[in-house]
Amino acid sequence: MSTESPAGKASTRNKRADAVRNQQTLLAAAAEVFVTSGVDAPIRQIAAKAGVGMGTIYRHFPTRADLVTAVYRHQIEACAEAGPSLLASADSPFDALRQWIDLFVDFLVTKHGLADALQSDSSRFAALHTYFLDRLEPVCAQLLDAAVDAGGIRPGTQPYELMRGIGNLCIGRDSDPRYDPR
Amino acid sequence: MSTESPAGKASTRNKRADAVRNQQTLLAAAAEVFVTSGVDAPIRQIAAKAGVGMGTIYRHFPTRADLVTAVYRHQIEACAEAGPSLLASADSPFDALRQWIDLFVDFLVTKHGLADALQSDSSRFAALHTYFLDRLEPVCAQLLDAAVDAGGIRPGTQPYELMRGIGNLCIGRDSDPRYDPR
DNA sequence: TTATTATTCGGAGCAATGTTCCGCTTTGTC
DNA sequence: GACAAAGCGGAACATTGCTCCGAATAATAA
Repeated sequence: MSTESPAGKASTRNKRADAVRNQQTLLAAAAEVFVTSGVDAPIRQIAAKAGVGMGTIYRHFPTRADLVTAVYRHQIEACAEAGPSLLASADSPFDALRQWIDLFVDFLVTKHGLADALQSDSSRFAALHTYFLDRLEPVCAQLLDAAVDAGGIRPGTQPYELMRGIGNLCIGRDSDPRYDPR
Repeated sequence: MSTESPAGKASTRNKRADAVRNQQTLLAAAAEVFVTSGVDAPIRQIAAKAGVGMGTIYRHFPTRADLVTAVYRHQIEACAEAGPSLLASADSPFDALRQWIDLFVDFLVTKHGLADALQSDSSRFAALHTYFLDRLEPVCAQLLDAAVDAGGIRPGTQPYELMRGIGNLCIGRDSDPRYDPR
């Protein structure tokens, strides 16, 4: 409500430039380490990967749950933003949908260990899951509609159904499902 | 099959006297620490409580799961052996049953944290649960029959049903249920 | 009983990890 | 450029799991 800059993302308000940069670096590094060493990976390892000190991690993410949560949201966000982007860059809407599903699958694979990490905070996990659905469902719908309009896929498929189906396919299988929709 | 002493519990075969003594001491100490500090309590703490060195713990129980499992079995055993004992010492079979249920409830309360500790070894947990039922059901039945014969309780109550009922009552309630069967 | 041998005990020591703290650096502002 | 505030780095400390081996103790033989 003041005269200060009203813009900026909600999660990065009035931070110093290096702080914002480090936060992004940390999210990327943590995501990488999580997939290789699990969500219980030592803080030092994440700090080393990101090339920052440990104090920096603790300043940005006081608890491990904070970090895990942030990484998760970050992944969701990246996946969501990739939707329109792919639609603009891909050869066809159908191709965009396929590429997006690839991203989505990658994301789901890393999602598994997450439940364990948040077992002591089921409310937060639930909140995260609803965010996951709310954020990604419209994106999926947009891609789906475009693919239907372009005639690359038969109409009638519901976005939630599709996401749910892909999710189920990823249970037990972590090979590369070159998903062929129908 | 040899000429050596054929007796002795299956779990304590040909051990040195001090080893057996320490094992018992450890089970008691661990049980106590588990209820106050949870099953993730530091090994040092248990060792200190038992008045032994850490090497002693690791020799008897190489992994934490081994210790937790042993404590659990020990509790079951104590509860099972208390059945006939109470039947002989209590004023009436009904009283014996009531006292036994008190013990049983105490045991159930501590049982909760156990599932967490064995989450990485569900097969062992399952085995333990069947042992739990197999060992305690006959004891409960004996007490129940005696109480029925003495007229303190109406017949028809099944031991498994009773145990199950008590178990359910203990979910969410840890006050003292002075259980009044019907 | 005493000597001998096999077990068991104790806990120092090492490695891994979580967490804090404070001097130094970078950034934003005037 | 000078200054203050914000942020950074990582040394340092605390906790814990686990190993290892000389000392102590129990079982056995003489």
